[in-house]
Amino acid sequence: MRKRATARDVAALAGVSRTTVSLVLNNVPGVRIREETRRRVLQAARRLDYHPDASARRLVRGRTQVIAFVERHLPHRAFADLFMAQVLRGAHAVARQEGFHILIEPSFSAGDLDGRYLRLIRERHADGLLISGPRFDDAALLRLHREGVPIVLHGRPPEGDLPSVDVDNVGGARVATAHLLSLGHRRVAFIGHAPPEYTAAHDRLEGYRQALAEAGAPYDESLVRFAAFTAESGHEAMLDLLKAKPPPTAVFIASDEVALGALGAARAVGLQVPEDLAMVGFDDVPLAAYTDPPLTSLRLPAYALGWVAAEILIRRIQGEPVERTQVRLETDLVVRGSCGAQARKRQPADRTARPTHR
Amino acid sequence: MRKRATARDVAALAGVSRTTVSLVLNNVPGVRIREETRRRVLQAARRLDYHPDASARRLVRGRTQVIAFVERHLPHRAFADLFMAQVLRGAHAVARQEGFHILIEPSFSAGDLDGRYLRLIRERHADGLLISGPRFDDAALLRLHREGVPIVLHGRPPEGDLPSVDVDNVGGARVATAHLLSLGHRRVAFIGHAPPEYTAAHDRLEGYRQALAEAGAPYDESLVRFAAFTAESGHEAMLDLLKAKPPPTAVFIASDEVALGALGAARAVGLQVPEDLAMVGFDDVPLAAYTDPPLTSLRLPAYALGWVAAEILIRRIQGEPVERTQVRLETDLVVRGSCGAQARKRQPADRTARPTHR
DNA sequence: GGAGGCTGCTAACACGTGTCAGCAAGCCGG
DNA sequence: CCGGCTTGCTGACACGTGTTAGCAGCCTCC
Repeated sequence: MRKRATARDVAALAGVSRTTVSLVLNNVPGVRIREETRRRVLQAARRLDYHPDASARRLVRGRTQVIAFVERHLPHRAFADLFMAQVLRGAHAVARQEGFHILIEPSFSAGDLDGRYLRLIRERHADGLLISGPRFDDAALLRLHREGVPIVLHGRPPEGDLPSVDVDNVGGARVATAHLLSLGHRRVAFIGHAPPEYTAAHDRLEGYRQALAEAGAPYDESLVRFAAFTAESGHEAMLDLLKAKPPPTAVFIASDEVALGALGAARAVGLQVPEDLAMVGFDDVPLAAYTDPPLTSLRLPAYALGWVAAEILIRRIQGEPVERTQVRLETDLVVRGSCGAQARKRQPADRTARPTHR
Repeated sequence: MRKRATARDVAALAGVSRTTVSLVLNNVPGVRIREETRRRVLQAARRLDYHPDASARRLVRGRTQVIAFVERHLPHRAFADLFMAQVLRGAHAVARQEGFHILIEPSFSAGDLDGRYLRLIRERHADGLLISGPRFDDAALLRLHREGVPIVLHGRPPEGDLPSVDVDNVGGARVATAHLLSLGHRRVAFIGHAPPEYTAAHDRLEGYRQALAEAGAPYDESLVRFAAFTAESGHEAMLDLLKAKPPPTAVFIASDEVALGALGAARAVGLQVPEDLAMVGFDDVPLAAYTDPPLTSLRLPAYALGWVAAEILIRRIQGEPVERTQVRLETDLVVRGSCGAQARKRQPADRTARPTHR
């Protein structure tokens, strides 16, 4: 294992100073180097297989060219992983283009949260933080932000003036509900994916109410339930909901995972979907295309969420002005069988639900 | 935004030399420091909120304490993302414990592959590579390995003496097939998840054959098909397979995603699962618990794969001897409805399929 | 009382790069 | 012929840390 070549070695081989090597290889603007010299340096660098040491560069530049992706993991949500992978991929696409790398920092327990990602910044492992996840607290974040550390939140509403990128929960829920109303349903129910204390759940309820209001339909509390993330909780919420007199003919469920349980519950009591009960979900998890009937749902722009968040973050790191720091991205309604808008089809399942990578 | 405190500042405040600060904070063994001095240094460090600069440390230590996770992404496999997230999490758990960070490097096109991860090492962004993915080629990897760069492959067979961690495909397929045979089936078919050129597909076929042999059942080529990763290809393979005379009464399908398509095909021709056709899948994707009937499948030890791979890699980085560098981990058969081993149950779906995090 | 050893600390170098001020040589204009 | 400008390059410093050799001061032992 040969020793690594340094700029000094390249300089010696090319017969120039180390400074010149640096100037040539970095293409420093405003510096004139004779073509002949430039050629010699480049050739020497290639012959020695020279690659500048990232650590030394970081040290002198004061910039790591790294952004940390802090994933605050929520238990019981396997599908969230998939979503996260796409967000990460979107973020990476931008990062790569701008010459940044991504360091990941999963964090499970709330306890060590502060310690870990704080050290990432304090010890200068990264230039900025991309923080993803559903928790609300964390004064430490706000403090960091005030200190001038570039931070972008993802997937939840901002605290104070923290930059953030999220899905338009209100708009998405409104579109979903309006879709059901447009199909002629009058008694459209709502099942939240989480208790209303969660902002996302709250916002989706709000969108549901707006759609009702716009259609001139009354808001009926007896048609509203809240689940707790899981399919089981959706199952129970659905059974409970069906006790309403008269029962709803359609339901908007604020998460596909919860919708799965609800679908099972409907089937269990002998209801046909969408004939007896139309359903629209939220998230468009990959399995939504495979349920029976395939689930109409709202697709989240996961890739774009990562993309936009990384873009804002990198702008901040580079000290460029950022016009909008609080972004809300639109969702797409993916119409499949469960809402009754299309004639019910057989397998193979509609595969359009699969996100494409650019 | 106050300037960062350096070791020099701490030294000044504590009234000692910078060397002493380093000695105290790193707890350098074999060096005696008076208790009083030590206390002063620690106090000064805390007061100034001092955190050593990672870049400077890396530079002088020649070690980055970073491992790069190179994810070679295969298109059309959304579920692979989920798997990857768990592998990553397992790897991170070990890395964290050993004081390492993880840099991710997704790679889509084959073209830039070499360039990207090679630079990670050449420019010393990372100390070692954790490479995941299904491609076979890449002489560059082997060359790196020979140069002494710590590398661990994951999820595919090794080339040469490259360390690798993978699932025991042969053993898993044998268990799955044996399960079907033990239920009394004699005509058990096989659908590969990929063409047999892929080692994983080849190995799973081998396990299938071993199980047949052990049960004294004949190997019949007319009962063997190969799909191409997707549910669609599984759909077609299944339809084709059902033309066999007499048709199989059970089928082992080497991937859940392919099995989804196959399940749809069986349903499309009016077959009842598991009554008319028993099925066992492979991978245990989260949605396997939600199909109708829920899919019996082989659970992959994703978390452990990441864990073990990272452990070997870090050992290598630290120059410690590694006993076994070619590890094969066992799979778990998760019995649900599609194999017919249990009485068919209604919703809610069996949720035991969800992997737990430690 | 001096040699030698121990204790507790420090000066100095090294890691590999970016960059700024500046220097020699050549050219141009008056 | 000489001052000043341009061209093309270099010397030296800085970034913040780890580490080794070594230096005072004190104690111990003969």
